[in-house]
Amino acid sequence: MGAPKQKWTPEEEAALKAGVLKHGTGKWRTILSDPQFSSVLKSRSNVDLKDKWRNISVTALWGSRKKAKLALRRTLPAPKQDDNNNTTPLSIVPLANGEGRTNPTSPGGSVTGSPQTHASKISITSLDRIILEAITNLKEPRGSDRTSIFMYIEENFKTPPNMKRNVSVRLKHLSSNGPLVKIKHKYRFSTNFTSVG
Amino acid sequence: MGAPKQKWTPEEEAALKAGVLKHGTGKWRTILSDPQFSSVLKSRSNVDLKDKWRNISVTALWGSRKKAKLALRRTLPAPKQDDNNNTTPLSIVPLANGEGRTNPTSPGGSVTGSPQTHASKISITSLDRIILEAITNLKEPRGSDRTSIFMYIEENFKTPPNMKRNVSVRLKHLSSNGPLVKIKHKYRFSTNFTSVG
DNA sequence: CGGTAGGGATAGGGTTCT
DNA sequence: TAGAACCCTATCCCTACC
Repeated sequence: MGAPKQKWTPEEEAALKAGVLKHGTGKWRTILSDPQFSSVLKSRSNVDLKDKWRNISVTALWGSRKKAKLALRRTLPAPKQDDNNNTTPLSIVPLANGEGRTNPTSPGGSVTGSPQTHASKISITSLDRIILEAITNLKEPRGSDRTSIFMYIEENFKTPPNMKRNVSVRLKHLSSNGPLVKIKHKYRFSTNFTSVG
Repeated sequence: MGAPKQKWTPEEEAALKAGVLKHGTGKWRTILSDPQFSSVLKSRSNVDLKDKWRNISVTALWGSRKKAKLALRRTLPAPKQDDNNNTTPLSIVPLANGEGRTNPTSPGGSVTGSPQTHASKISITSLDRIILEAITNLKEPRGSDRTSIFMYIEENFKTPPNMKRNVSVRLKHLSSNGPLVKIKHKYRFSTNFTSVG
């Protein structure tokens, strides 16, 4: 009985895009109140705008590097305060992501403070952590297969050429006596890995 | 985006509760300044405390039985066709739920054709199915522990008094050579079970 | 300005419908 | 299963009022 699903018209979508251009993302109530858009979007709520913008952004990314990109975004926001208790000496560095996500109102500004750029070899325990991060951030409901994990790491870190082999070795180890479990699919041949932490 | 959302940790929440016990509500700056809590809450503002306390108070009202209830709702849409090849003589019957959620479309109605209400012994294979249903419907991303499984079954079925023991026995069996896997947590003592279908 | 209460907005996870 | 639309609510922000 609720509304039978109100599909977005091209006009509405255009208005939303224009509104974001004018006021920025996250300003949905503002966009809605702007007389320039309010007539077109009068049957939409600020939450609707937010949801639709999310859909647009997601589908726009689906060129090739979909999930890894999305996942990357979630790994950055962490350090609110200094959080300088980062005791892990990573020798892999996160890639800079291409999105200009600066928020003028928030004084904190850029998120990561220390991107060390010298991509050397991956230390074993660091690689394990990265694998776990990949699986966590990919958030695939049935776990992730090797290819997805490779892709994630390639997208988000500088890696030595033998990364894949190293990852495979660590995957075997982590799932034989570590925090990962292998998932065999009934209808597929690939084996997925999922974290049980 | 400066800080896309800083979820409250259990430690922080505990500190807040202790602080309110000690200083009273509305004394947020005081709580923050108390050296007993300031370290745990160092990344929170007085307004954050106020907001979180409001949120805690609200959800405290709605708390406990939620999951089982929500899960129940999902178990109904299942019976598609009649599935009358149900060769197992169930002796457990679904509880009538308080919500008027009878599903008229499913002809079989109640699952068992022979609802002997004298909660007698649970047939082994039926109990297994119920356990799997519980885990499936609870949809807990890291699997469900015994308590959650017990609760689900108690909420949704009439059970004999020895249900918990039976369920524990079956859980052990299903995870040793069946479709379940045990998940040991790093930071908790309970063992969860998850389906590997 | 510093602090709190309350209303309202946003972000992100989840769910439903197709 | 995926994709789009919609829902839920913890967290965050803004303003009025001391």
